[in-house]
Amino acid sequence: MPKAYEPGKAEEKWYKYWMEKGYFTPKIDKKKTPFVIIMPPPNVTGELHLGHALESALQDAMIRWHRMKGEPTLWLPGVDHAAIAAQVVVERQLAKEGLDRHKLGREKFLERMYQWVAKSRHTITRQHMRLGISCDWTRLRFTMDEESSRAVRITFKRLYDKGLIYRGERIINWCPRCGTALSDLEVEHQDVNGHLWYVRYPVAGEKDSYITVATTRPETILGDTAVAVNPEDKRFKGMVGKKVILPVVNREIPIVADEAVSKEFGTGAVKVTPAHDPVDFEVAQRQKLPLVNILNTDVTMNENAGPYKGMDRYECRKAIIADLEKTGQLVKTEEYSHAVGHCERCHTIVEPIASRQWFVKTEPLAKPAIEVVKDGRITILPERFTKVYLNWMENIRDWCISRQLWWGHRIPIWYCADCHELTVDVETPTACAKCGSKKIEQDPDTLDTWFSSGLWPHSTLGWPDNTEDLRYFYPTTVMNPGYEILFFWVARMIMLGIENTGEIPFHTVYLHGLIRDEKGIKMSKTRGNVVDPLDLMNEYGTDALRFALTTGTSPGNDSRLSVEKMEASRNFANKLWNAERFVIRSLEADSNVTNEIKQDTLKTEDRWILSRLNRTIGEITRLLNEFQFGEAQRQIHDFLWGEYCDWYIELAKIRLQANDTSPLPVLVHVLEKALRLLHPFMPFITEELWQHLRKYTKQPGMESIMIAEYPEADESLLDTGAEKEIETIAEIIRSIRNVRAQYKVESMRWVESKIYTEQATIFTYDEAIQTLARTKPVTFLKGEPREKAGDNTLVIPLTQATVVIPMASMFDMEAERKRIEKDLEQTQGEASRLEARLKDKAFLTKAPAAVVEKEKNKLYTLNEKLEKLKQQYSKL
RNA sequence: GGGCGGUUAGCUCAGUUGGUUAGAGCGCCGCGUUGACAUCGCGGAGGUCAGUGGUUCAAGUCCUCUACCGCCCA
Repeated sequence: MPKAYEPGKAEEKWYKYWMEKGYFTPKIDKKKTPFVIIMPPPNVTGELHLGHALESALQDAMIRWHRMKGEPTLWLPGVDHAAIAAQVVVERQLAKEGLDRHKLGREKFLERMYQWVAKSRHTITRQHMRLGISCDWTRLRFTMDEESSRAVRITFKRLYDKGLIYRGERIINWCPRCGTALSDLEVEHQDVNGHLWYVRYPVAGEKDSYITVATTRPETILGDTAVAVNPEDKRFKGMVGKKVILPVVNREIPIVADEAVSKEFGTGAVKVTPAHDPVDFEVAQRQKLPLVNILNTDVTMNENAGPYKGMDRYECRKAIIADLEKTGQLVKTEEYSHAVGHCERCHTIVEPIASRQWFVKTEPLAKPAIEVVKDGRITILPERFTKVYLNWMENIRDWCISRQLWWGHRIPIWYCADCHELTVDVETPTACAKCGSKKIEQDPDTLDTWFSSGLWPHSTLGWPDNTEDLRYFYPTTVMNPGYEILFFWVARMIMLGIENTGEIPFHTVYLHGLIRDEKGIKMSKTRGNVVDPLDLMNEYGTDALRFALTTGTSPGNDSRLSVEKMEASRNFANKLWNAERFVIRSLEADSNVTNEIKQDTLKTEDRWILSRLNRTIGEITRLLNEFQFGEAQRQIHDFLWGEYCDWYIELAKIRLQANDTSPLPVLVHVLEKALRLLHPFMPFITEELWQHLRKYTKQPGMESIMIAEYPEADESLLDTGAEKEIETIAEIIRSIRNVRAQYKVESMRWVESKIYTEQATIFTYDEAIQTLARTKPVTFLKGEPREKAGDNTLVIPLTQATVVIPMASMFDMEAERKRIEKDLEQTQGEASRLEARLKDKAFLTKAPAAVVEKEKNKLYTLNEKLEKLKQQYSKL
């Protein structure tokens, strides 16, 4: 074996081997309950990022663990068509060619999309494979493949027929850059420093009578259809019912009273722009006010904007302010910070616009989705997210599902040019369902991507067909997305899963956090702080990356990734490698070793490590069952490094050097089991080491660690007595090492020690204590020490023993005394010279301040050293 | 405005039914290279667990209030 672990080769070799063996594809066994995870499908546009790596590491750990437990285990991978993101990519390509989608036409454009997708959808799959993940690639699905599309259309029709999908004029969020409507969830609110403009509207027919309103978007004055005040507001008593004249366009609009108006905001009177504000829209509904839309879809002003027609929204804002100033209607301007909606994808400021769109009526779907979480049929982990989920669900708003995009599932609705009725169908109709006219045309819009992802757990398993997969693997076991898509995705999967199948889509939602950079900042391309997982895998190894991402973190919390963490994980892999190198080298002394252990020949340290191993296995099992993977890995790490390597191997060496091969079966047994314990988290190195080990031991059985049995704790091997004994020995050794370091004993020097203890079994460890603490001669005595501290003797009380060390054995007392005397003399001399200089007025006045300061510090250090030397001297 | 989370060693974080002396990695200091590993070993320093009040035999852990930081929703 080479001196250090080389990840690259092992990774390629074993992944190929696993794939060839078909381990990733489960065998359906009706007698067993399967373990199923549907992978959150990465975007087809995507390159693998650390979020995928984290998610994959967690899911693969769960999957490998359950597979090793002998359960039929399905992990189904997929790719999402990512409507806006993907369309943007291809549109950019077109732009380079001087084209756009409209010039190309829908059909040709979609051809280009599919061409691009055919290439790019494999990128992320290949990258995913580098992570060593054991998902069933034979079941790989795409949200735009035929089966998924059929599921989408059937779902749409069913919801439509039930009256849960409707078309309506509502305020939607319009992204002018993407040219589409967005759902509320796709809008990010950010605080923006803007202004609050106070504008005076003259009351119609009354001279010198005004009402002043405050607005952050003065251009929307053009779309005002009323001024509203709170009905309780005494300041405006008598105003309600009157009319005001809208500035600039000189339209008469009423003053109305509505409870939605806050008395505190601005002047207490607000302008009502129902076509461009969600709250105003509702006011208008209640007050029966008309809607005036002032914007084109490219957010330039339309014909309703009168003289401003054709201007961009912000140009218009400037122009209006200037005009209001001229007419004296701008009363004042205040600095004002307020939340403004931005497109989640492109960060352009979205514009609320009243528009006709398709919506899903969510309340009836939310009801059962609330129930299943409340009654515990679905568990959300970490638990705190349950409240977040319920809070959102209980206040859910209708879901705008139509998008003015071409890439996506086209809405399966056809409009008849003759009877103006519409036809909704799963299969593409050739004639109007109502009048039979052939003059029908499909709705140009597509569906929100999340509409198809919402069906993912059942559509991937074959729904709407009653397939064997659907019967056996549904409901699935665990869903493991990031918490940021709890509403976007998880909530919708629960609603649509129950709606379509009558069953929950999964039993447990296990949410993970975000991977941030080493400063704790969210990674993003624009910030340029993105770390490419492929680079990390190349540099440190895949196992190291997986281990670094998931160890010592707690569920649902964000974590940071740093070079230091990567190094620590790589070092752990290398440590294991070398531990096995030692074990295998030792095996060469005895060619007949198995990992079978014979209880009756075991020494205490053997029983100790076996006890610790089984205690660890028990702990790990508990932690895995509670989804505490971070803590589980930490414990395996600590066991292997801190107990197996640091103590058991060191103790075993003593026997091996005396040609006693009895520790070999234990060395092998513990290592082999620990490798299996670790395998779900570091699949490659554990396979590599496990296969190596197999060659040297005579054990029959499995051909790969990934299908070997996951260790179960053997309580009969727990041995409190052995644990206590080895703990005492370790304590003795540590105390002597401690003293040696404290007194700077030369490393090769043997010190003498006496060990007082009531535990007679400790006496048999003279060899170990001698070697590991470098102490000789060592005498074991019963009872309490006769020596007292001082007397040139150190007395170290421990919990189960007392260690006594004569100072004289630690160094040559006479030589040490002389050495210190000489040092004292030199140091004293130097200090005196310095003191003299620092009293010299010439020096103090003429030398640069920095030099004086330096000399002062030097003297301080010297005095400290003197103090220490004197103390040491007095002890001798 | 409503809700959630965080505040533990110099740094990054664990600490899940409250239970000895609060842990890890990294960093720092000292020593160490003759057969597992310098991607290492041995030892060490470093903490009023944000503050406040309470419950308890016992609080980093449970409850109250406060401060600061972050996130989500409106």
